[in-house]
Amino acid sequence: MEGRAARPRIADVARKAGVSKTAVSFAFNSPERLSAETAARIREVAESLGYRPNPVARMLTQRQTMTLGVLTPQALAVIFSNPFFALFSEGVAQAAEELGYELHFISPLHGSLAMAMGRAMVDGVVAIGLSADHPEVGQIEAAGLPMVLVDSDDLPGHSSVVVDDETGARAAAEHLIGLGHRDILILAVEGPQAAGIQPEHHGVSERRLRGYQAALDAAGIGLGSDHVVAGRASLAGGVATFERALAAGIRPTAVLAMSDAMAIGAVRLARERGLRIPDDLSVVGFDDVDLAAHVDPPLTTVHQPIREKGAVAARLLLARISAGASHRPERVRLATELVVRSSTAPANR
Amino acid sequence: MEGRAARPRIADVARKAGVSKTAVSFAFNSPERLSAETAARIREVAESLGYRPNPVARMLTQRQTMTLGVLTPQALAVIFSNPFFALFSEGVAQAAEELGYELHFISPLHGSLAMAMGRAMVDGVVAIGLSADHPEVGQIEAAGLPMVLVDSDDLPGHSSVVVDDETGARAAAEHLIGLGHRDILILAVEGPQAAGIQPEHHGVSERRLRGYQAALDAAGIGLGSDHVVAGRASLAGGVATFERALAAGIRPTAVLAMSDAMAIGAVRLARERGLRIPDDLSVVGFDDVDLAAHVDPPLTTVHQPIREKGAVAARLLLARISAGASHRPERVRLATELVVRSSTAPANR
DNA sequence: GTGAAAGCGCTAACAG
DNA sequence: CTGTTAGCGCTTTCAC
Repeated sequence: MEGRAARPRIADVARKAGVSKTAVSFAFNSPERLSAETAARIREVAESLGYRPNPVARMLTQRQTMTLGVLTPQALAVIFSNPFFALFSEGVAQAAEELGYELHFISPLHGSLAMAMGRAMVDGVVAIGLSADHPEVGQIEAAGLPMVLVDSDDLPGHSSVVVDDETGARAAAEHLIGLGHRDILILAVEGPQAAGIQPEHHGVSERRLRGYQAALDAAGIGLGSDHVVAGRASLAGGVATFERALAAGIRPTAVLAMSDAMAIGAVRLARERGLRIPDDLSVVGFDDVDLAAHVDPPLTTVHQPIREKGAVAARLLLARISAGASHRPERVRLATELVVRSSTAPANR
Repeated sequence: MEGRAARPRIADVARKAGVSKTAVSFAFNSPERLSAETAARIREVAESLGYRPNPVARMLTQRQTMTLGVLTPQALAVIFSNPFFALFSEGVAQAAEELGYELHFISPLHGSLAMAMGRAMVDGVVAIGLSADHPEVGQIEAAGLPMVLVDSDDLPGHSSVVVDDETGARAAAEHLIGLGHRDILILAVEGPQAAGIQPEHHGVSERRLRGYQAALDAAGIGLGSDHVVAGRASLAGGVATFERALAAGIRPTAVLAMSDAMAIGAVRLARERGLRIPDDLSVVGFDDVDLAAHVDPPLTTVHQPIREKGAVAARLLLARISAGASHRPERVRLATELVVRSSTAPANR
């Protein structure tokens, strides 16, 4: 509730320095409007009092917070443990820093994203993992807060950045098909309603699935509905999901996972079951998280420029913030690319 | 600098609903003071206008921001790419979330931590990686902001949390000595002046070095000054630093690294040079980051409860914030523990 | 149950 | 170059 030692206010400094509040304000914000010595004296007094302008009061009058919001349906703690988010945030942070903006993560507070959003003191928001029809998106829009959507469908009036999921997924499937695989299992990511760890992959999942399908169709390979299983986009999720498929009697020669974490989980489980990777089972991931190159065996995966995605989103938002409502929304689409490493090999049956 | 569509203010809602501003405020904050129907109507009008109480104005009157600051001398982008920080932040986030607090990262703005600190709207600060005599620490103290120091020396009047670095380091060295190693190279972390990637390890480095030394001394093993080389606490830093030692003609049978990242770098370089791990060279890390267990070979390292460190720091801060100045500072010391995996083996010479 | 009025601490015209 | 004077948008006693 309370507790802070009474902080000196601008009036205290003014009194002790024998000047007006304005003078003190100038000493901090426009020193050139004061004589050098007056300014210096004021700052000294301020320092001796331990005065620092109250940032909240200051932004109230300036009407800008100099901070960007990163909106996600994830718990805060997840953001740091999930490599995808960490990388994305790194990109956002980098762009924000360049322009002197700070970052504020907006995630569900007491379970409510709307509540967190209401509290957030930000000049704009980068929303990731929210579909365009998510209620919070409407809330932000109604409030007139600048926003850019990442990995969502387009929303008129707002910039967005997406990645070419479909093409990447298609390349992954084609790679496997080219290696002679015909019995392929797809490890999909759960939609948001299932409280998956990465609900942002909702629309993303569909796009990736479409890519896989396209390649399979083109090769005349049918995909039984039991060959698409969904689970959490985590290592544990990969283990559990693959296990479910195995338990159902599926014995694919290759796995197409929608996230690297799931792919790594599948590799782990496969080995526990005595399968050799890639000899007995080929595995392809998605995202190309840092770890992907360092696991054993190095993972074949679809690279998406996660960090850049964050940076681009932040720049778009910053542009919108400083240009005002006149800013024309842009839709940026970033490319994906298949990276072939050592977790895939020709089918052996 | 402007751009937001004019946001509706409380007065607009009041006018349209035909009530006073107070009523609108009550509708949001103390609905029980209004008739149910009035409250409902007001909220409806508010919603139709897209009104959301200005959070800045609100905290100005309430004099609390409900957000915690995490102060570090690192660039924001580093926080997400550095597993140590990510883990620490995860801990802080978890504790903050429990009490409905948000997190705000305070890192150098335009190169100035002091400036960033001045802008920050927070109720208190968790400072990590700042020595107690760091200027910003004085600034925070003077401003009367609650603060808890992590990995620093004690500062009267403030809670702190540290880890038992010395004991952990000593255990690591003893492990190696027990395996018959007598020619040990220490990969230290650079102090802050050297702009290392983890300046927070400054005092930490000294403590760890003391631990290593103690074990060596006890075993009667001398440590040439050329057997302690410092570098950045990153994989690349590990490679570079170990390379320097090798170039200087050092040929240890074991390496004691002050961070897992450095240890992994050393492993990588050693292999490139044709050394087998652990047969030809034993390597011990420090921190026990998630990755440590998953690299090849799994890394023997000193575990420190990083996540818990963050959580404890946040709880201490939260306690201080709500108890006020009467709160008695606590010093928490967390244990470290040697985790033996597969990167160490008996010396073969 | 509802409203008037006084701030919260600071900034920024506008005079002098 | 310095001071006076209004607010910024909201909360919150204190009357009605």
